[in-house]
Parts: sequence; C-alpha cells; structure tokens
Amino acid sequence: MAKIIENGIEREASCTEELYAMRDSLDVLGGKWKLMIIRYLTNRTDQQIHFKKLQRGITGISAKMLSKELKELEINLLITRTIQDTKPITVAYAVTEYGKSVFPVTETLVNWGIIHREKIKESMG
Amino acid sequence: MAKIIENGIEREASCTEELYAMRDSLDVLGGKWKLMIIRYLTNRTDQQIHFKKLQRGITGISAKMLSKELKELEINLLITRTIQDTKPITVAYAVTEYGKSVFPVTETLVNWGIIHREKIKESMG
DNA sequence: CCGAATCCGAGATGATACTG
DNA sequence: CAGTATCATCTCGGATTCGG
Repeated sequence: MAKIIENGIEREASCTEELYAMRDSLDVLGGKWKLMIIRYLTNRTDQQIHFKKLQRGITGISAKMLSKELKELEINLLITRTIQDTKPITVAYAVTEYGKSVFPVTETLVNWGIIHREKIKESMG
Repeated sequence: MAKIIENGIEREASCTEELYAMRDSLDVLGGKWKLMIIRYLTNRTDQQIHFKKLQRGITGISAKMLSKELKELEINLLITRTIQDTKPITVAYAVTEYGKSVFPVTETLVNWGIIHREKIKESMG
C-alpha cells in the first residue's frame, strides 16, 4: 500500500516498514493533544492565534500541557511561535507548511470520529 | 471539510465539531499501540494471528499491554477474539469489518511517517 | 504454551496558584 | 497575557507470579 522511495526507485513498503513508519509518526504526533492543536491551527491560518485563544478553543487542555505540547511541535518544525511587540506581550502560533502536511492525518481522524459516533448512536437504538 | 449527516441532511462540520470528532477517535484509537495492532491485523486478514505472533510482530510491546489493548479493541468491536480448541488452547485475533474502517487512519500515519523520515534525513544532510 | 493478576516505579496529566 | 511552580493523581509499562 504505502510507497517508499529509495535511491530514486519507488517500491512498496513491507509490513514491518509500515509499522516502523507509524511508530515514527506517533512519536511526533501521538499523545492526547498534538493532533488537536495542529488541526485547530490549520483551520485558522487566516487568524492570529494566541496562547489563550488556543486554550479556550481546545476543550480541556491545561496551560501546562498546552505549553509543553507547543514547545514539542515547534521543535519538530510543525508550528511557529512569534512573540509580538504589544502591551502586554502576546505570542502568536501558526502551522508551518510542513505542519500542513499533517492535515490528511487529522482529516481521517475527524471522519472516523463522525462514523464512530453514528455507529454508537445506532447501536444504542 | 468533514461532513456530518443530520436528519438525512448533509452539512459541513464546524471547527468545534471537528475537534470533538477527533477527540472521539483518539479516545478509542489513541495511545501507543492500538493503531499499530489494527494495522498489523489488517495486513494479515488471511492468517490466524495468535497472541504470541502479535507480540513478536509489534516491536516492543509487553504481554500485559498487548492483553489490555486487545481487550479494549474487542470492547469497541474493532477486533474479534476466538478461543480455539487446540492443545494447548490458543486464541486467534482478527479485525472486524468495522475495524477495517480504521484503515485510512493508519494509512495516513504510515505515509506521514515515511515523509517525516525523508525530511529528517535531508535536514541531517 | 496462552494469557491474567499483582506489584511497583517512572512519567504523563491535571488543578490551582503564582510571576513578569 | 503567557506561561511557570507546585502538588496530587492517573496511566504506562516492566518484572514477576499464577492458573488453565
């Protein structure tokens, strides 16, 4: 299914390679919050997103977790952090072009969540 | 982007609804192992997959975690667990039709992991 | 041999208060 | 406003043990 390009030649990934690739992804994107944060920012590339706005938009996240997750996303070049010269100082976050490459992942998760809710609903009667 | 069907009418999900849907997905599929297990089983629907085989196939998982994760996946109807009348008794696992609906999620993660590895490699020089 | 149950430390997560 | 500090709690996951 998945393709790997090696020395300019495209070939199919083996099952084991697929699992390693998933492990790589989950190391960077896994956990409770990172994909939510990326999705939130990706849906709002036209706006300035400050720390407080993010925290209000992502239900349930604490300031500590948000701060930690943003730091890790920045290290992995998925988001940018811009300190703005206002009073009081504000900080704006945005997805990078590379961060936008995560969109398909979040999209399949959103779609599956919708399907799953339907399924639960109908099994409830 | 994502669509919701409500009372037979299709409409776009709001950003907030999208995040709720992702939260639903991550509640069921999140964590370090569940998506790996589903991918492994989905790639091998033609075989009997026993507990030990799963544990050997998924690098790094302990028996305890595997047992726990399988139980949760079974509760959510994503996999089946079949006790086989052998000596000694063995247990075979398989994805359900519903479990196969998770395939697009694992596929995007596999693909992103491959992209990410390329990116790391090139940034290393 | 398959898997469950128990114990335990380490790390993840959370609630609240606090600083520049 | 943007985070940090502190303390409490929950979960992860390894080692070991137990039963079928």
